[in-house]
Amino acid sequence: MNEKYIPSEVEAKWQKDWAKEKAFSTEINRQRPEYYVLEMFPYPSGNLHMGHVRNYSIGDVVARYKKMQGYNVLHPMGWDAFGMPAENAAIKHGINPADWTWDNIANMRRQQQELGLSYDWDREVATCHPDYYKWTQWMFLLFYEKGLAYKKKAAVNWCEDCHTVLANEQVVDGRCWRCDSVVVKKELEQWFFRITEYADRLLEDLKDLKGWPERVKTMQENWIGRSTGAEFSFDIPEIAEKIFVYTTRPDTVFGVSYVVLAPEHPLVEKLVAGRPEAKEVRAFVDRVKNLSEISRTSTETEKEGVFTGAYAVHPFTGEKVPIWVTNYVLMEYGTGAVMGVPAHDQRDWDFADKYSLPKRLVIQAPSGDSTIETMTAAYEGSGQMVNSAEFSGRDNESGKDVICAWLEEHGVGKRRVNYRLRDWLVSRQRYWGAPIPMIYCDKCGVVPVPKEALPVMLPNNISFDSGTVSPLAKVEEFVNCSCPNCGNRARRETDTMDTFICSSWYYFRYTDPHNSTLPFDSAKVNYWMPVDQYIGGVEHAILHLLYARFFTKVLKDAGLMNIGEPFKNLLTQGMVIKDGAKMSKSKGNVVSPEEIIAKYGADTARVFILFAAPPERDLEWSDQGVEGAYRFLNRLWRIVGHYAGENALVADEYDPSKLNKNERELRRVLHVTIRKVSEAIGERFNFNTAISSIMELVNAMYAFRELQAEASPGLIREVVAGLLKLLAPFAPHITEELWHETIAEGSIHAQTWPVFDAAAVEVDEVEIVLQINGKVRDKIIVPVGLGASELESMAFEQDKVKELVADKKVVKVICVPQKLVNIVVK
RNA sequence: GCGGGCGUGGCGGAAUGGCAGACGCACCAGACUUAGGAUCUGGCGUUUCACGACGUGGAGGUUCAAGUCCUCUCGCCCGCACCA
Repeated sequence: MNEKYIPSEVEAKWQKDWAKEKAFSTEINRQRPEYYVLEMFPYPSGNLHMGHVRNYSIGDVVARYKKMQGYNVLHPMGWDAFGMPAENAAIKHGINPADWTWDNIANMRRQQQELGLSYDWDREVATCHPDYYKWTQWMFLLFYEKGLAYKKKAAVNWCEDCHTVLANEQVVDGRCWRCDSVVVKKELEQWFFRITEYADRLLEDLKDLKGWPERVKTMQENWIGRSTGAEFSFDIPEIAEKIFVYTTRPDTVFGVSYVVLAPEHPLVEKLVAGRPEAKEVRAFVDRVKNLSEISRTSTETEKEGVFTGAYAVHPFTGEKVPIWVTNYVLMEYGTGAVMGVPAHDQRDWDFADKYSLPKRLVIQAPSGDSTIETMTAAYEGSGQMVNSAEFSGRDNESGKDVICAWLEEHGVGKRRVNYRLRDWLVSRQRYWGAPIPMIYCDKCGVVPVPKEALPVMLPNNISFDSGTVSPLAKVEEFVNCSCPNCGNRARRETDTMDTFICSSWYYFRYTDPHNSTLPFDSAKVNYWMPVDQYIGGVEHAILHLLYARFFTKVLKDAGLMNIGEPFKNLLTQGMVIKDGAKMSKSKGNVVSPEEIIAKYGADTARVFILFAAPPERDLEWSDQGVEGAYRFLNRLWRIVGHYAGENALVADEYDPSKLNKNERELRRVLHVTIRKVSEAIGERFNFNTAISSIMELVNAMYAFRELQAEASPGLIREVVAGLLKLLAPFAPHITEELWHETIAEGSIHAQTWPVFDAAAVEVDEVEIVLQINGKVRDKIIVPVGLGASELESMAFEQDKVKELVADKKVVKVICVPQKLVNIVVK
């Protein structure tokens, strides 16, 4: 074999071979347990970055390891290929978005192949391909049939830069998640998916996701934001209307001193019409409405309001309470109106202070001596109800229930569950997406495109300008169509779908990527799904991961398969950092994977990235660390090369019990390593410690070679074969090459994982730590398996121990066999 | 404010309650060499000539024994945040 390790030669050779042999193609096989490992598919921006390399390296180790363990492994890759950047490239450089996207895919696929990733390329999907988006459209129609897709006019998030609306999940701190520009509210008619209908199940089933990180589940829980309480009404006799309020604290209802409405509340105008307060209220409402989402919802913004001049009737007491309009009530949550209870809600307390509204104590804290006069803040805890008519004296927790019962009995209100989660706004005023398959007919209204007419193809002859309407609206051949119902002239919907829809079901398509009659065959999905291990960045904790869960539940309810949750185990990998910051063009700290591969090879890149940190943690890029990984592979190459072509590697049977001491030690290290690596990969995904123990094995081989030039026949073969197999998932090319050079003809990646031999790791002597008062004072080597009493007496025979114990009184002796003796003296 | 995570050598990071710092990087020394930024061998927490003492953000506690368990506290990171 070649004396020098030349990664480029080795890697190209085996990549070609794997592709030719279709080494990683997968079919259903009921003889073996199935395992589905999936990395979040990328947006084809054109080039892989280190975050991708990390993501795919992690997945590839899992895939290759599981395969060697005997699993039937599905490990696919594809492209989240619709989206804005393609369109921006078109606008900026006049390139066709489809061409731009397909070129990028070709380049990134090449880069992935150069990383030696074990994908089943026959299953590749691209969401922008008509064979794929046909089924995305089919999904839309399914949602429509089930009443889960609907159109409504609402105040929606509008991104001025992207010229499109956004779902709530895509607005981060009042800014667009993609371009970071400030989002404004616009009244528009848009398509929504009724995700709120699934809110409870999305929340409930989180409990079963034992393999998900706690923080992702918490984030979803917060996002769904379930709260329980009551909704009830205050009469406004003057205008014969009711104000409905929502509260989680019905037990504080006797503390109400005012009612507040959101500025957008439909009753505001009705209430103030013709009153002297009208002018001031209208001015206030206008001012608040014009504020940006950020300043509007910031907790720092001072609570402000105006009195409408109108009063409502308290349903319990019959008292008149003033109606105010304020900036701290949101129209989108609950009913857009709130009862003000200053004594027991800090926001109301602040508001009451500012406008000198009365405060009434209705929950007495356990200390029992609070009065409004002595309180300096609202009391939001629990306690005893006071000043609450017949409810006084009750503890407030049971009071909630009793108040609700009263409301229901008197027909004033009812118990209600509320969610922070809103319906998913799915239409986008953009070109490069899956067209929404709907038609507008003057006679028939909104008509879905018949499924047999799918896909609704994206036209290619598109012109871009920075207008405000959807680009598709300007393509007459696209817009004009005939109504599927009556045949008259009709217009197509010109919005496209949020790309998160495309990515909400791709993992199903992988199980049956070429199906031309259905999005997937349910038997195939049921065989492969759920994904056993999903790997990706935590930035999708709510977005993609929530939508995907929603989709899965809808498809299950539609009877398309029987999977309730898509991703059994989720690994959220950390970011790749350099000089303390995330790699980014603007920071100028980007290291290109292609350069690293060209210089050191893919195996080095993979080993470095997996060795430098555990997968969940952020990874600090280090050029010297890469050198270290490269050095390790060279060291491996040399030590294996040293034995290649020698008798050491002949496939002789041998008797491990005949080995000498050095040889037994080498064999012991091998088996300890097998155990450690198996545990580190299989149980904890601690790839960094797995690699470190493989390094120790290589070090042990060097140490052995120093001790003796020749080895018993068969031993080196066992060690080399084991070593290569253990490293194969991490560094697939170099191990494949060395395997062929030294062990056998077939691919190492089709081998079975090495088996740990318990007998091999047995030792006959063990070091015992001798402690006095918990401090290490001596160490002794003793035969393995000594009992506590023997150990204890041996400990006391040591000179050092005698000396230190001599004039003291032994209080206690703790013996941990195989480990230590601790003598407690006074 | 609420929720989650993290604090260990010069650095990345290891440690089922049982010898803190595995492995790697950097650094130092030796060997080999015309040469070495290659390779091999060894050293490498702080302090002390040494015995030893000290050491896992800080302060307490439990324990024969604590990086690990408990209480409090400081710092950093992430998520959510006027959600009634």
